[in-house]
Amino acid sequence: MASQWEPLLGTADIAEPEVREWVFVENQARALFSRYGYGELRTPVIERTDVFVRGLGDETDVVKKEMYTFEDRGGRSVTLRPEGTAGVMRAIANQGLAEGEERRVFYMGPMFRGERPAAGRRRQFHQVGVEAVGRAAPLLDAECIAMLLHFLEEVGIADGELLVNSRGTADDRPAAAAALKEHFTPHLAGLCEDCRRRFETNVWRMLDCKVEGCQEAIRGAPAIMDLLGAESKAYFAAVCACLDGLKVPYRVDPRLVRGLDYYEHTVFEVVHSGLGAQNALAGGGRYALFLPGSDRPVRGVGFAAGLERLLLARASLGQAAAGTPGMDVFLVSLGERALAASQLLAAELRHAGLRVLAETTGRSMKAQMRAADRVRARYTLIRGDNELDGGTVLCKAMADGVQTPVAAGEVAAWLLARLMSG
RNA sequence: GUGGGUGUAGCUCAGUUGGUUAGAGCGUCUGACUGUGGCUCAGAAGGUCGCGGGUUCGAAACCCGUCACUCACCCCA
Repeated sequence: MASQWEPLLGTADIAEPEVREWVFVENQARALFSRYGYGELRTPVIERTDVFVRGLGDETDVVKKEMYTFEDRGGRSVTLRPEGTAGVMRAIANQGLAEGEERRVFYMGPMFRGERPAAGRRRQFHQVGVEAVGRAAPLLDAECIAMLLHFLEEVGIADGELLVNSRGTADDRPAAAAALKEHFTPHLAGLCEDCRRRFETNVWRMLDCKVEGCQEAIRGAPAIMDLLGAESKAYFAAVCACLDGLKVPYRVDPRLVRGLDYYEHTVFEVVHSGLGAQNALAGGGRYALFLPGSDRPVRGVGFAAGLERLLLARASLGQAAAGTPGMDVFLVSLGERALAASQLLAAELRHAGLRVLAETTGRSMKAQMRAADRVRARYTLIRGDNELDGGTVLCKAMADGVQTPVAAGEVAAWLLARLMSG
């Protein structure tokens, strides 16, 4: 339906009953991450632009062509966050982190990227992510990965495939990049336009190209692992050993290259078959991130999972959305007096903890009964002049149609006794 | 940014080679002896056929443009 009230391209309204799926996944995330010692951190969705430019790398696709960047009223360049890590690091740096101190945080919320939307990809999308900042150890990387899989399990996705690889350190990269360039140079003429561009801007990415004609050159390329220094190789081997120790199944994908510059050492991704073309469910890795005005990187390990994609995966597995729960009680009122009196009774019942809907417009009894049925009320309380004069309320159990007159003062207790017992 | 698909009622969609007052299902509302839901039956409301132009005696349908949505590429979550 194309109406002028459609939300902006790539954004969406999330309403009942779908929103229950969101809340479910968010709650699972909160509960699970806290079991691993992570606390929630909420950072602004908007930051100074250089937080991201410096953090993600100015040659990355995200920074070059996908950010929602504009000037605020003071002429400062600001950006809607395209990912969560940079802002989280900024916040942690702002709070101060002692040498050797470890900080574990998780976050969830909207991110913004100005791309063409497709299945599982929106301009405003949502991520839940974690960051363990301040220490570097293979065991920590492995635990982080294991937690991601644990989380996926908790939300009903047990069949994702884990891919891992290493990007080495900043020290390894110049030599490795040179080796890659050397390999690709003779093939350049036969490669796609994008690859020729990547040759200049980001050789690593060429390994990731899906164009048919480029595959042969890519297959012949040296594996990243072979280009890394001894220290990096050892680190990666240790991470793999830890994963083995944790009995986490994984596949080493020598071509896994993630899109942001801040990664070093371990990178990983979980892919899922139920997502269409955008098959990455979650991704992350170890990173060294630079903040504006600082030459010392903040190091950590973390991941982000796409909420929309988690929900797609759940849907593909037939994980049913929890239905909207019905009301406990619907108050049917016949006549002005009853209408007024029922508002008071409704308030009393709600204070008692019940889910209550009361007639407000005085329709026919049939219409009100239909309304009660539509909201799946378990009890309908009927009051007209007869009941008001007698000081009672007619309580009807909708399941079997049995009607019981109850003294007005005892209705709440009467209902509670029945509703609580199930 | 580049390609493909689709825009008809609140929702999901029909609409035959252009031909009278544009339909169905679901939903909503009303009614079927006085104050009783679901099932059934009867009825009602609800549509600038995305928008603009063109062809034609006549356009929801054909042509052009435009906008929107959607899928895919790129890249990523």
